[in-house]
Amino acid sequence: MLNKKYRFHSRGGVRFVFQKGKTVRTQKMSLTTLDNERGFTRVAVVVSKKVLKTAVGRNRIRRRVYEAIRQNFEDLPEKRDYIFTVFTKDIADMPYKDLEKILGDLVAQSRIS
RNA sequence: GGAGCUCGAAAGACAAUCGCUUUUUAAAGAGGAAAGUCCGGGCAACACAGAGUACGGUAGUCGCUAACGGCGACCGUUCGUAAGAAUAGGGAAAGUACCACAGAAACAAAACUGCCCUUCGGGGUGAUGGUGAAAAGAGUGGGGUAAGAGCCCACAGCAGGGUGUAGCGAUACGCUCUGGCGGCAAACCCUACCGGUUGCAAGGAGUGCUAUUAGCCUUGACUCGAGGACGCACGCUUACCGCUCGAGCCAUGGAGCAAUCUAUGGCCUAGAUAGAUGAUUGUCGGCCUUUUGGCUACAGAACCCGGCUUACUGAGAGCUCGUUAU
RNA sequence: GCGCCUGUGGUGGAAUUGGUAGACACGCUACCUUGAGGUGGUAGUGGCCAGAUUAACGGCUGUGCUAGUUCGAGUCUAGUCAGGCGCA
Repeated sequence: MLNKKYRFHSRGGVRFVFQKGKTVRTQKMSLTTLDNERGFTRVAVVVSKKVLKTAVGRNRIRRRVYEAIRQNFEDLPEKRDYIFTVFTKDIADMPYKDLEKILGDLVAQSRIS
């Protein structure tokens, strides 16, 4: 689990990023990014109730994604806000390497665009 | 060996690496349902809450409990061969409403039809009518009569009054009198009992203004009573307190059929705030499969408890009824 | 966390105090009309029994699901499932 300092979640903040930020997407997840003025990277993960009904399953997805981000935290460009939105419940059961690959691709795409 | 009923422990284990939250820096860190939010309380604010009406809820008895619509024991009823299971189970003799279609008639007593008598005017009868969920709403048999009928008799059903025995009681088993007898109260209603409102998004903490008049408020019905700076504006509103020691947990003993209560000793056992309690790998368990291998339930605390209900894996224990063999 | 509402054929949407469920509209199917299609007209249309069949008659079932009350439940009661809404 990522340190609390590097997560963000407030209603206004998430909305601000969604409105102003740039989005790249794949079939399973999307990534919205925006530069911030805080001097460090912040990350949020969004899992809708429509993806998976049980709180246990959503928690598992959220934790796996946060863990994958933590493992590769150094790869993220600095001073930006990131929101990862999950679309499918496959994330809960897919191999860890595949999850890392999806996230890597997303970050690479957002860097290009 | 088969079919079934009841109870029910536990909720995979260990290791390595990398992390998260609280923090006394050394520890601790999701559940039996944390869920649904269906009830009940604590706690908080307004009178630690008052009176009456309205409105709502509950409904066998006795107990348990902080309280309950919960639980336990017992009684009645229904289902089951049984073990057992279910049970909104007060009142229809206070009143009102309703009972479609069919049927002569549907709630109150007669008309129609039938039967009997007849002086042909009428009178007697209410057991004929086959419809319906329900029809003299007292059944069966006999007597009786012009024809018939609880009109009379015997046996029997329910209800009400009185009464005896057993039981704290619901009730059970009797005796006696009455001759009262459709259903429906999960229709209105009556009776008894219970219920103030809002909820941790409660509430507390800051600054300024108004001042015992008026006004407003005491919340979401109305009236009364009693009282209050309660009022208004700004600020706070991702921060702090509330926030976890509690009707707490464990062990042993005692009381009780039990729910439960109690004595002694020990223990401190999540407190996050978009939300920590995790991720990955390996080994061993359990189940399935010829093997490779696959599967390993339901499900995530958000102020805290007591229940109920629903979801779901299930070691094991006790019991019942058939079958076969001895 | 607290409070509230709604579930009826393929779709929208009716059903007065409990009494034959599916009015009405759309859609769909078949036939007629057309060279062909559209439009228009006529008839039918919840599901199952139902298979090789125009399928009648008939039976069973059916108002999200499971029970209960009642002679009788879409309607009343309880539980449950699903969907939706409000309060910052």
